[in-house]
Amino acid sequence: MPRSTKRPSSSARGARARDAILRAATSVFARDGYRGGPLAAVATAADLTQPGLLHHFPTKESLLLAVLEERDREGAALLDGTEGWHRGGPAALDALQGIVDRNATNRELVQLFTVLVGESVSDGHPAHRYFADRYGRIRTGTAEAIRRGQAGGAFRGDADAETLASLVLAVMDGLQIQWLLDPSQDMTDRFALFAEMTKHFLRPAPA
Amino acid sequence: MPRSTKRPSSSARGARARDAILRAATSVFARDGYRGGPLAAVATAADLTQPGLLHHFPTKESLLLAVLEERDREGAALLDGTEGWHRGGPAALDALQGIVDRNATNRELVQLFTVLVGESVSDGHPAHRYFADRYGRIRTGTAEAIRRGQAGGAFRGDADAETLASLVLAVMDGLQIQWLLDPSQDMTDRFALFAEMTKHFLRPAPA
DNA sequence: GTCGATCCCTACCGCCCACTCGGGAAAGTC
DNA sequence: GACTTTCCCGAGTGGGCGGTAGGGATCGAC
Repeated sequence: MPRSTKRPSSSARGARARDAILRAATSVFARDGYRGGPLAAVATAADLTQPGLLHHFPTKESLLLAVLEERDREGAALLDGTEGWHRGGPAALDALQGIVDRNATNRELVQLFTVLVGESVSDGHPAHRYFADRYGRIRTGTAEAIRRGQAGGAFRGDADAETLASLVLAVMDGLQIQWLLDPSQDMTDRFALFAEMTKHFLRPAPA
Repeated sequence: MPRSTKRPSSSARGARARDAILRAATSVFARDGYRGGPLAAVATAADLTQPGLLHHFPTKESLLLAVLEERDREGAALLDGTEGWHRGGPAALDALQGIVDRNATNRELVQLFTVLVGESVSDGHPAHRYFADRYGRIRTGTAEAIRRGQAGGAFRGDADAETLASLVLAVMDGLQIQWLLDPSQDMTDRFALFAEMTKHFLRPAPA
């Protein structure tokens, strides 16, 4: 008697299958979105039949959320692993530059989030809540990194950290869109200029 | 003998129907995207049956492109009508601020473009070429407005106008995403701060 | 009033999709 | 080696989709 929602997969084989499914779903959803990406395509890409897939993820929606949480967790760990992020201020901007540089080498991941966030803007979309929460979280985290810079004296204190944080996120998302549509539009250089502008703007007034 | 692709609709009645269809399609595609928005929903919203709609737009794809061109044409005319845009420099940023302010009162239009550009980053999407071209066009136009400011001496000349232009577009798109996901995230204030940052950064060095 | 073009409908087709059912192979447990 | 649990498949179901076929109403031109 499996306790309703306890262990979705215990055996090693099941874990391997789950992993293959998540990788396949990343690829399919990145290409065709959630609505446009058939479950069967995910299944065959994971060397499974479609009912076989549904054994691990009972609905398409549950698969979507699993993919998002998985890929998101990786990204968050990456930022959290840098030292500059915790220091805040200009160093945090450099840490974000590192994320941008890494994203520039991982088109699939970038496309996944861009495609899905586009769909999820509508109210009824299964990932709407998820993305709304995610942006709130990331924005708050970025604002705090900026405030750490202000508290440490590296940034001048009379700027609204929350507003600046949302600008940083906006630039990252917007550059991704342009890059995806035309890969010659380099994200790295452009974010670097924005970071420079921001540091310049936030330079503390000389005493 | 109608010359293949000459006049798709000549009578006043047909023009009125076409117009209703475009408005309905804007609404449906904004809510559910191109892939997720059924033709039948557009048709009923336009007081038509689905084959009735297909009389005016022979395929769903042709309807999509018609919607995009229509809505885009309006927006372009709006910018072109301002005097600051042609003057370039800081005045052009103010003109863009006007666009942002207007967008903040027209959620459906903003959502239409955000949802569709998300879908269209995939290679096979019917609007892929369209959006790639569109961003190229807009980016070039914005870069030229910046260069006019540099030529007039309002902006310092050693900054890369093309890079700055893509930052401006990125901020607009990114802020729209955050605003759509959470309407309390004001686009107007935030773009204003970015415009201020940009003007600050581009202030010509004192002689 | 006639005639041709435009407009739009009812009925239908073939396809794709997420999900279900029932059963059987495999793997872990004792 | 029996028994349970996990894993996965073949076959099917109901619904939704874009697009087609063919005919009837409407309307402008003359």
